[in-house]
Amino acid sequence: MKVKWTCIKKDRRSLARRGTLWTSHGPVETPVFMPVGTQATVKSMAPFELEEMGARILLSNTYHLYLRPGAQLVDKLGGLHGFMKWDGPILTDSGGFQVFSLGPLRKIREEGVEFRSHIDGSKHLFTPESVMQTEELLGADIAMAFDECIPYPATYEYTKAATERTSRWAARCKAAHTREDQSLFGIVQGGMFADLRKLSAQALVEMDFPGYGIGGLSVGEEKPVMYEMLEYTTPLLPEDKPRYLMGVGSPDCLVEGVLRGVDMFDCVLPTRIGRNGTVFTSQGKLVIRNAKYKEDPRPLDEKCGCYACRNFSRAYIRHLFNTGEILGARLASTHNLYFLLNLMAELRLAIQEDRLEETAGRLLAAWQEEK
RNA sequence: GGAGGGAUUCCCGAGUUGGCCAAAGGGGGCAGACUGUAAAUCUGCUGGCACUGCCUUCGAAGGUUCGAAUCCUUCUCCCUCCA
Repeated sequence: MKVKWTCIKKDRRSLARRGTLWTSHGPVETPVFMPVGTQATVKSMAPFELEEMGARILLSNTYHLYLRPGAQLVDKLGGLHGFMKWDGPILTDSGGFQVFSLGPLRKIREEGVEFRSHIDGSKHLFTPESVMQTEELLGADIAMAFDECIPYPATYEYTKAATERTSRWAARCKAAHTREDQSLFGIVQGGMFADLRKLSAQALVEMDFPGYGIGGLSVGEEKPVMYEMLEYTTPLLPEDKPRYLMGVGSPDCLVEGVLRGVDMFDCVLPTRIGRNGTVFTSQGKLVIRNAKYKEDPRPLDEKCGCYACRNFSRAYIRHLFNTGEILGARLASTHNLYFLLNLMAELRLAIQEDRLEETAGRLLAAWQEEK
């Protein structure tokens, strides 16, 4: 079946909405945060741990899985669900972000994008059609259209050309996509130009996708710019379709995104900074490697109920990082994921109970002065 | 007892035709970054200070020299080989 999003409640004072995303692998309460498992694994986390911490839907990546182990193999071993043993819903990104992040390793043409593998330098051509084929083999519940994540800063001319190309690619993706049990989301681009965002949104809405990604944000622009683009873009999208802000996941951005009508988020931040020794807390960021935690018996966050916080001291986790022990990365990732998942749960409840403003304000307070 | 080699900044370890050496590099330590993952990664700092300069430092003491981690003398300690 195609995914379907139903609204439970709309916030009166903001664009925020509480809803449910129905998928053939179960319902997902929104707004939701999706942990990122680029290579069919959320780095260092086992599926049962993700489930236990409250993760409901995961993201994986077409480009990376295409290179290794190959989509045919994943398909043969039961698709992504069977391969990585995750029974909940999965979303695959198209490789559009790699068009951006792989920079010099790729050439963009109208036909598609020529990549040089970051692994062995071999050449590969990604077209909207080939990406659809790959994503269908991977078999996620939601497949993202092949787009170009535009770098920042970019000129108006470049942004316009790239955005229009992404729209043409979206149409090609839609035409090429055949799998009935998978939903294809289009992706709004437009850089930091309001009129281009509008052009992009209109073009995509016309194609009628079951959901829409908002891409090309959080690529280096100031946060107020991103928020401005966001609150301009979401009202241009259909009320009854889910909106997915791609690649965003710092606690403050999640709150601001929800307030602007975003239903889905994904981000590598919790797992990446976790592996690198930084954790989110109700008081802001905390770099657990720092000397001041050497003898600290407290948990990472005294208000947190995650496995790491229920069982271990800052002193111990710092020790794990300082000795390079893998468990440190695992505990910090566990905590950070739980923290964001819990944050989203709080926001969902707040929308439902009509007190989003207060909750958002409280959650934001810890992060305001951070950046 | 005899012959030889060596002691360098927190650690290991370059540097000994005297100036370009507060002294390579690595480790450790300290701090920072990270937002659809080329990331268990990357960056900066790591003698002191009133810091575009000055002061103290290369086992210890003394000496040569305009100038010494680098040359000379004595001493202390370590290692190897022969007895």
